[in-house]
Amino acid sequence: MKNKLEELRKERGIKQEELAEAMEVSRQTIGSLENGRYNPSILLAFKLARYFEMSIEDIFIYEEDSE
Amino acid sequence: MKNKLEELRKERGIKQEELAEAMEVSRQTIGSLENGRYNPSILLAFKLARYFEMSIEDIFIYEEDSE
DNA sequence: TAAGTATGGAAAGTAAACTTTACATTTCGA
DNA sequence: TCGAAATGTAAAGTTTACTTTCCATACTTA
Repeated sequence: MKNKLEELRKERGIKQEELAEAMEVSRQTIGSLENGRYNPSILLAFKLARYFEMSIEDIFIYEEDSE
Repeated sequence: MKNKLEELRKERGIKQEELAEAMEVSRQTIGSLENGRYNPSILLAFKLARYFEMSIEDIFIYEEDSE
């Protein structure tokens, strides 16, 4: 699964750490999502979508059989 | 987080086991989601959304601070 | 009533999301 | 070009999603 987190975050001009605080997760979690080390939980995906005022589907790109 | 899985599944007239097979998860996973014992991973949420031809947001209802 | 079918749910184990800590590397303004 | 700020990433531990196995219950239907 790919995502637009880094792009969206930079558009807003905020640091990983600031986004992490807003989402109530660690900075490392945001970094790991941006760099594709793992996928978010659905709860974190919802929070990110709400934060960026977009749908989950617009931020996270699901490709069949991607892990 | 609440969801409409049981309702959607019954509308289609399919069994938990059939939905489980289509999603490539166990029957117990579907039952656990329907009965709110835990939340799906984002990958499973995407698969379910694609299956029911709806958005994740229309199937899963996120309420602030719900675990 | 008896047997089969669908669902509920527990227990124990595995996998993946997430944390904290720690350190290295990149970036950038002064 | 120096130092601080931002980011990358790994290791070890916790939590939660998910599996397999198992048994109980409810609902048909013959």
